[in-house]
Amino acid sequence: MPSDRSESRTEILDAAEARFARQGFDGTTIKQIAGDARVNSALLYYYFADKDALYGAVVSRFIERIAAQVAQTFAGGGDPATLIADFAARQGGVFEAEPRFRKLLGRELIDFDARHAQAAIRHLAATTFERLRETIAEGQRAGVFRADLDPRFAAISLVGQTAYFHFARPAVEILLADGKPLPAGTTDAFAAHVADFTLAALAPRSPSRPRPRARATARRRNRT
Amino acid sequence: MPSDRSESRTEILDAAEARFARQGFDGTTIKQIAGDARVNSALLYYYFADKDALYGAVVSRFIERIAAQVAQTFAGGGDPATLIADFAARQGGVFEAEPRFRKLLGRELIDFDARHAQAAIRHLAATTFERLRETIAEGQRAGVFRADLDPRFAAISLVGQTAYFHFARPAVEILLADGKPLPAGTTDAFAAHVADFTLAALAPRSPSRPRPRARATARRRNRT
DNA sequence: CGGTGTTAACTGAACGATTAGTTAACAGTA
DNA sequence: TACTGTTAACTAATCGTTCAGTTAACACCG
Repeated sequence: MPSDRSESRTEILDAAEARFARQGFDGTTIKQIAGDARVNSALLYYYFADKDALYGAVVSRFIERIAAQVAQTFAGGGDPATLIADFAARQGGVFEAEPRFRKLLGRELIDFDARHAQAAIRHLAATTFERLRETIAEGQRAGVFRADLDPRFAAISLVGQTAYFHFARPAVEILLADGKPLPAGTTDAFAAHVADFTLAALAPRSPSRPRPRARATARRRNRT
Repeated sequence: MPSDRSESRTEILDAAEARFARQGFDGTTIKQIAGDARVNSALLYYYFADKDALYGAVVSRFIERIAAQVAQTFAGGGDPATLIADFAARQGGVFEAEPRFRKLLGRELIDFDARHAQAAIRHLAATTFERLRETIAEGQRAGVFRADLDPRFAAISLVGQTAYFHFARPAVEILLADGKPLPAGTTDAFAAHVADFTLAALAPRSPSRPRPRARATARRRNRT
C-alpha cells in the first residue's frame, strides 16, 4: 500500500543515519535499517542502487547540514579576530549539538578516505575554508596578524584543535579526567581556549611594530 | 608439525595488524589472517580467545610501539621551547613512518571508544602527555611561556594540530591540493608550522599589546 | 460518469555466497 | 603417557541482493 510520495525515502535515510552512526557500515545490516524505518528491506533497493549508495546519501546529506551551521560564522561580517573567535565557538558547538557528527565523519575519513563525502568537502573547501583562510589573510594585510604564517596552515591549526578534541574524545577523557566523562563545561572551556590560543599564535611578533593604520586593503568579500 | 615456540603467534599478530589496518575489524575475516600467516584458522583460537581479543592484542602492541618513539623527545632534556619544537617534529615523523597508525588508532577511537587501547593510552597519559604538560608548565614558571593558559589544554592544542592533519588526510588533500596527493615536503612543512604556531601561542604577551583597533567589539575576558 | 491502462510504491520469499566459531583427530616432544 | 601445537572438515547462521508479483493513485477516453 503506497503511502505518501517518497515519505518512505526520508524515513529510510533517517534510520540509516542513526544506524550507520552507531554501528558503522559493515556493522549495519539492510534489514536493521528497514526494520527501524518500518519498511520492507527490498524497498531500500528501490530507492538506492545498493548499500554503498545509501551510505553515500546519508553522509553527504549530513555533512551539508553541518557545513551550513558553521558557515553562519561569516554571514554577518566583523573584524578578523572576532570572526576567528566566533568560528572556534561555533565549531565546538556543532560537535556538541550533533553527536553523530564525530563518528559519521570520522569513519568517512578513516574507512573510506572521504570517498562519499568528496563533493560535500569540496564545497566546504570552496566556501567556509576559503572564508577562513581569507579572514586570516585579511588580518595579516591589516597588520593585526603576523604575516609570516601560511594562512591555509593556520586555518588547519585552528580547525584541527577542536576537531581532535572531539574525534579523540575517549583519549581526551583519559588525559583530562582519568577516563571518566568530562566535567560539565569542559568543551566550552576548551572552545574558548582554542580562540585564545589561536589569536595569540596569530598576534604580530614584535610589539615595536604597531600598525594601527586604518584598513585600506581589499575588502571585496562581505555581501549581504 | 609444531614449529618454533610461539613463532606462529607473532606471525598471526603481524598478519592481523596488516589486515585490520587495511580493512578494519568487521571487514577482516579470521581466515584471511590465517591465510596470510600461513596457518590454519583454528590456530588463532588457540592463541586468542576470539576475534576481539586478537584485535585488542594488535592495537595495544601497536600503540605501545608508537608511544615509545614519541617518548624519545624527553630522553635528552633541553629547554621548554626546544622540547616543544622537537615533539612536534617527532609526532609528525611518526605519522609518516607508520602509515598504519592513522587508520589503526583512528578506528580504535571512533569505533571502539578506545576500549582495546585503554591501558596503552593510560600509560601514555601518565608518561608522555604528563611530560608535555610539565614542560609547558615549566616554561610558564620560567617566564618564557605565558602563564594564563591551562597547560593540559595547550598540550592538546599542540598534539591536535598534527593529529588532525594526518587523521583527516583525505580532507586536507582536498583543502590544500584539490584532492590530489600533497606535494612532497608538505607534511614536514606543516610540522614546522605547528612548532612555530604553538610557540607563538605560548609566547608571553608583549607589554603593550597591539590592540585590534579602537572598535569596541565583543570584549571577552581577555587581559586577565 | 465509469472503465481502462500506466506507473510509482511496495512486498514476500528466496538465492548464493560467506562468515565466525567448533570439533575431533593427530603429530611431535618430553 | 601426557601435553603442546596444529589441522581439515564441518555447521549454523547471516549477509546483500534479486525478482516476480501486488497495491494504490492517477490520467485518459468514451
